[in-house]
Amino acid sequence: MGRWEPNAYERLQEAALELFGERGYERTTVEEIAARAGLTERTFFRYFTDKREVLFGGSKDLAEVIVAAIGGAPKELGPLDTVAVALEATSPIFEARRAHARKRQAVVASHAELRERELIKLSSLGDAIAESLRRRGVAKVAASLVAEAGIAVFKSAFERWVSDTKKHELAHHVRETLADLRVAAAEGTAVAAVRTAPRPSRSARRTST
Amino acid sequence: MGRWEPNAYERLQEAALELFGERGYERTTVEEIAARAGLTERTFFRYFTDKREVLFGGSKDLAEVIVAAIGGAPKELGPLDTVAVALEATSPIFEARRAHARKRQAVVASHAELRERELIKLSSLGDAIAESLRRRGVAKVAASLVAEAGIAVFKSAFERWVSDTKKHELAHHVRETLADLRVAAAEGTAVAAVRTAPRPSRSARRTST
DNA sequence: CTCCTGATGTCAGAACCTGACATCACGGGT
DNA sequence: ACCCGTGATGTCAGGTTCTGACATCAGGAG
Repeated sequence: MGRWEPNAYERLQEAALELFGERGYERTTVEEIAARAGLTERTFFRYFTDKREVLFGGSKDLAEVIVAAIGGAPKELGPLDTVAVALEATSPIFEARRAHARKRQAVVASHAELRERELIKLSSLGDAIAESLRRRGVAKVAASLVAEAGIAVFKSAFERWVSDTKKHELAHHVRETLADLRVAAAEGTAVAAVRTAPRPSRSARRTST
Repeated sequence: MGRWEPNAYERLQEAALELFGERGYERTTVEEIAARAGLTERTFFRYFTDKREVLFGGSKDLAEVIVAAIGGAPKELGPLDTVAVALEATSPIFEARRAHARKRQAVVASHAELRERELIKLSSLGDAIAESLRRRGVAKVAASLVAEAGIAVFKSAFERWVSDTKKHELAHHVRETLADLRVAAAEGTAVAAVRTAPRPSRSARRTST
């Protein structure tokens, strides 16, 4: 038996989520979170740079799983399908914690400060995806674009999953959302064929890879 | 002559930008900003909810201009072109303040806290765009998608404009970026034709408007 | 002339976050 | 068995952000 209770990090995360649920994000202090975890405010800030960050510990794992899945995806897939497959690969991470994810989502949605943090996490996830695609030979502009589209799909799919009473897996919603996106894109007017388009910029005319 | 110097709001914005440039965002306190503007810390917080917010006063105008432009765009345009035209309509706002915009951009880019704020502003701008598109009869899913694409275009175009030594207008870069996007999309693999796609979700199969 | 209004100031205090230093069980080396 | 280094935690002091409550006072309305 160690000198201290183990898993301080997880205890803090749990205590925080509980308290945010009970009293709301604003009305719970870091000191209270630490106390419920049997620790000190100072220790909280050793594990998390921020009060907000305690809700975003998982985003690193998420990015890793997605990047790995992109790297291991079959070469025949187009970029968007590659990203979709990678997003589906995160399904197991969430499937075990549906209730937890729902609570977390409610808290994040309820406070602008937390939505900001979520957005920047998704943004850097997008950067990571774009980078992975480029490593597979996708041109820079296309990689960024597809990555952004992938993020959009993920956001939407995740929302559907969280509020899905039928308990479909996240992967299911990713596929559905992607299909929706393709319908919207194929409706012709959305991402239209080159119509009155001016010449693309020089950077886009460079050969890819 | 009034009791106080006029334009407290603008004075605060200017003082903040100057100081952020001189010492960096973190190392300038709100008290210093207020002092340079000839005011008090307390007064600063009457004008801005946040230390960050002092750099984002313009985002409301921006959204208004874009929404208005979408409302007034020719009906023949497809949704993406509509958004592009609306983005171009913001050109005059920025053209007068190229130097100012560059300074601001550098400060925002230098600090994660500020990038977070920028992202949430762009996100709500995206919501406003999607809403405007829906009012023109664009289906919900398509509207969101096109809005996100529009935001992506705007971000990229703005970066190009800020670092453009040739002094092309923002509108020019919007057109170029959009063309790049279309090239990427048309490369076939990016937003591919309906291939192995599963059936779209019920919501997407609903009739639009 | 008086009174009200609204922009600003003053003050106190809570909460967030950081640096510096102290504590002390545990485990390894001798 | 003893000593010592290490690492997780605690304690303390202090700066900064942000808010509520109340005070001030020029200028305009009546």
